[in-house]
Amino acid sequence: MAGVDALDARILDLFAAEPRVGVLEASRRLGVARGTVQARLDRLSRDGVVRGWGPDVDTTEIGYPVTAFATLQIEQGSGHTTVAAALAAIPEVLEVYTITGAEDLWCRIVARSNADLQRVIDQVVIVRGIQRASTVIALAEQVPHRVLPLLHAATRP
Amino acid sequence: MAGVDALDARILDLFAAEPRVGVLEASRRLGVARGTVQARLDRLSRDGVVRGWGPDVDTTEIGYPVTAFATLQIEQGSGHTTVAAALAAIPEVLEVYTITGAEDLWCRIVARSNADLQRVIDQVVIVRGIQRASTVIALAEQVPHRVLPLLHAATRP
DNA sequence: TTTTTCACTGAGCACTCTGACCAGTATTCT
DNA sequence: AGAATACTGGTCAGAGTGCTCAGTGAAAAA
Repeated sequence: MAGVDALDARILDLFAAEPRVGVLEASRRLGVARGTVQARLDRLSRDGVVRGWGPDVDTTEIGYPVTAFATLQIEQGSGHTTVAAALAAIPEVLEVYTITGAEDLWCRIVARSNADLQRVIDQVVIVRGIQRASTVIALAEQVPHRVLPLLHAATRP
Repeated sequence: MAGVDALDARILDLFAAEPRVGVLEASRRLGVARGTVQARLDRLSRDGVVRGWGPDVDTTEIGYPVTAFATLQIEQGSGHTTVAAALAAIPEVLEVYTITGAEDLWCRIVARSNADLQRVIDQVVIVRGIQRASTVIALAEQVPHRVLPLLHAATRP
């Protein structure tokens, strides 16, 4: 596990808020040398703390305003991995985890509409090895996905 | 709702894979003029298709290897928004949605360990208005969060 | 305590990219 | 047919990047 300090957190805050700033401008704003920011960013990427800088695409804006969470039970004997691989082939499936509890898999899916959600769920349940699916629809995003507050909490003094 | 075409998808693919490429290099790789890439990126940001270019921070690497999903029931009369605001104050709560079904809220939480998860859950259930919490632990990330396959599917010809 | 190691600073360098233009052309919409 | 839009390929000055270096301070190892 790699540690992060307050400066790392401030650097990531800044780049999250204004991705276009550039290393030089960032160093000015943070009051440190350019090489420091550069070295920190390199280290954060190398250590895997930062997985990437990909664009955050809003699924609503590309025509998929409906989000739903599905929990799946799979047949004993069917491997989790096999089922998950089949789910990965469905583009509307954005995320899959194996979980504890009565259900085996959890996944996040999106759809063009509630009616379209039925089509997506059909695609999911048709996967070999899936026994039962239970779906709830996300009505409103109360707290959008975020990591930065945690990052500050993780900062060790 | 904004439309995206195949070129938009290819641009975002490229920037997701290699965030450091820059507009000029991207235009070379994609075989289009620089101004085109620039204009597309501007439009995607302006239309809200791309919410940001923030760093994807790996929670495991900053000391929070345990992910869990909690569904909450809240008391009748307690507003969803009030409860969600209180949850937002807990840094380990990464995401909150209101949902259909027997439960009212869904949230993603992380913790330093299974023992630490108890601490986080305690922080959650102590929130005024929460009646009951049900938690499952994510064992393995079968399909990591992704949007790009969907983006290609959303491309209209 | 002394030595070593490491991160940060501030500076300099050649090189490249950016953002902003422009006119000309192709495509689509009205 | 005319208008609006998007793309091309070009220029320009200014700014940022990647890289290197020597010097400083602080913390860890000897």
